[in-house]
Amino acid sequence: MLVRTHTCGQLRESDVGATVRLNGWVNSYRGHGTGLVFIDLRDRYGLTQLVFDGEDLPGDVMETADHLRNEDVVAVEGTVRVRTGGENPKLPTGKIEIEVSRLEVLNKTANPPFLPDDLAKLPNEELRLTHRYIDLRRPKMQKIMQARHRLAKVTRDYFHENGFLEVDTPILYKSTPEGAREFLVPSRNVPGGWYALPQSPQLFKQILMIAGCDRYIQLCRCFRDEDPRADRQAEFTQVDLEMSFVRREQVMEMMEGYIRRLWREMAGIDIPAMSRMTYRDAMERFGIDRPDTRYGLEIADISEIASRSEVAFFKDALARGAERPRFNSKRGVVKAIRVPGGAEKLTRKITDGYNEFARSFGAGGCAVVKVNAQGQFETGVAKFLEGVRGDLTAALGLTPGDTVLFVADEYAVCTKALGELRQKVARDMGVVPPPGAEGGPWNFLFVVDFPMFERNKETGRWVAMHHPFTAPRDDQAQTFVEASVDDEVTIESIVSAGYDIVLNGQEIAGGSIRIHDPKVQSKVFQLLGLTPQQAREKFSFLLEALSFGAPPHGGIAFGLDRLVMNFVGTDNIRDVIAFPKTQTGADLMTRAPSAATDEQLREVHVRSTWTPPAT
RNA sequence: GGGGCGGUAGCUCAAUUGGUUAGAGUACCGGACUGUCGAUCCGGUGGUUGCGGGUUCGAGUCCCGUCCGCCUCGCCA
Repeated sequence: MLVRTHTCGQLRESDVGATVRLNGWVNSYRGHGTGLVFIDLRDRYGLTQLVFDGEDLPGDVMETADHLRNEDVVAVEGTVRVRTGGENPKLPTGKIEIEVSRLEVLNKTANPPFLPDDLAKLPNEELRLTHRYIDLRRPKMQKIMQARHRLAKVTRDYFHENGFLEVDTPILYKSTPEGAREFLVPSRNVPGGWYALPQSPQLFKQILMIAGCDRYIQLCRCFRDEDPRADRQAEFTQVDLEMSFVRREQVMEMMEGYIRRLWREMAGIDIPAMSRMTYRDAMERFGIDRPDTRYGLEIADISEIASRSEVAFFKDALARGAERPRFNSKRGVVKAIRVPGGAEKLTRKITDGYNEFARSFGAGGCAVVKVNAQGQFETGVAKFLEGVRGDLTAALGLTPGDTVLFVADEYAVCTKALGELRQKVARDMGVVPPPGAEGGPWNFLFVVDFPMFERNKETGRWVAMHHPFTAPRDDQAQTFVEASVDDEVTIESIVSAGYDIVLNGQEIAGGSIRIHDPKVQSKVFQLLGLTPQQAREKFSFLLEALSFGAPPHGGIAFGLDRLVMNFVGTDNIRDVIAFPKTQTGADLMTRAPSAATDEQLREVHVRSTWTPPAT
């Protein structure tokens, strides 16, 4: 084989006269029969034009060249020369071409199901995934893989420079079925025993701290057997890290440094100092724990004013859970969003849609009022608000042409519905800036002071909002330890030492200071409804480790895939994963998952209960 | 588990209210062509309309079921 001396993106005018060899894929054929043939040869690095000239080459070579087709793999030898037919300004190699003297066809392709062409309309994703090796040849996909590589490298560089140690943790791991559904792996050596794939290396990294590792980093694969979304895969990658002898300030500083470094090196952007917001503030103003602060449209609590209106369903909502404390999830509230200029842009059809949209989140609906040129309310519930029009106008800062959206319901439902609605309205109003990669703002935010616990909607039991190893905030620890497990109001008020990093309304990282006191850890388990026996059965290794000299520690994990998505400007997580899975967890290329043989199952002591459906 | 959208030539799409032999571009094959650069021109092959039922004189089109993909609610400590 004619082994390459250069890549297809390398040669320039300065190389003119050199004899070179190139290897690559035929990207396009432009032929004039056996007289003259042009080929653009492609590899990961670029395109170079090859010329086959019938006056210099033997007939059989010209014959072969004339039959080259897209995606054939070839090797050529030839001389670099200035293009005699004019340069191609679209290509970095556009001033030169290779006058081919020898041609070797390394692999003649079958007719490909599609071409790796970024200019053409993409075939449907099913086909791209089935023939992923062709899709990945596309320059765009090559760029994405390169970006992902660079991001991993910058990450390792930064944490290396800051004294972090990269340590691998097990993939075959103990099942601790509290959070996400786990993937299970049967043991052959221990009949009836099962491993689980880790949802995250959480406990291992804490134990590494107890082991004196001090600073740990890992780019690790995590597995959660839950239904995927556009930005979620069952198998994904985290930038996982942990630090000893820190309070949350130190972790947050280290993270801000990392983010700054990433954006500098990946996008050439210096990001401003990251702001902070409490969880309560985020929920009150934005209705979500990961607020998109690139636009306003903030949510206002108008419960007091609503109580003086004539709107029946406002009053009904407010009557619910009225005896409960403020911010309690079951207490009725009325909240509103002022949409400046909405009267014109948000048509009746659109606002009717909002009503449906609010319902889909469990709310009774969404009331809509428009402010006319005289400052009067129109449509829907307008006449029932007449008595409080002045107060509402003042409280919300209403001006003519505004639309106001109201939701009345229990706190949790109302907040959720308006939080989601706010984002939908922002898109409809066109106030969401373009993705940051194209010049829009990068709004980073630390969200802090999350509640430690919340009630599970179905079981009514306490569950950890972050995870059961999250410590209470320093000033809350004493209250927490002393609180009775039945003291609902106190338990609900305990704030954790957790922190999320939010970018343009997207959670890109989450972490916390961990519990390093076995007594506090036991208390959390107790509150979560684990008996001491159950806690020991599941987490004895952790409780034991915590009792043998555990340093205060904390950490965080970033979703690596989502970070990459931001830099390459895609909203499809499958684009940034070389071999992703479909919504049913299938790998369309390898056809996984597939059946196991009876022999395989016997060996791991498993019998399947599944039977094929009757046809 | 629920809701929505989609599946027609290798690919991207079209096909009127249910009505003739399901079309176009592209890819592929053959031919012409000595400076193209998304080459051009001429000709040709290519179809179980995802699959299975049903309604009808007649189904790509309507109905039922099912499979696959995407979006989404639930879920994701």
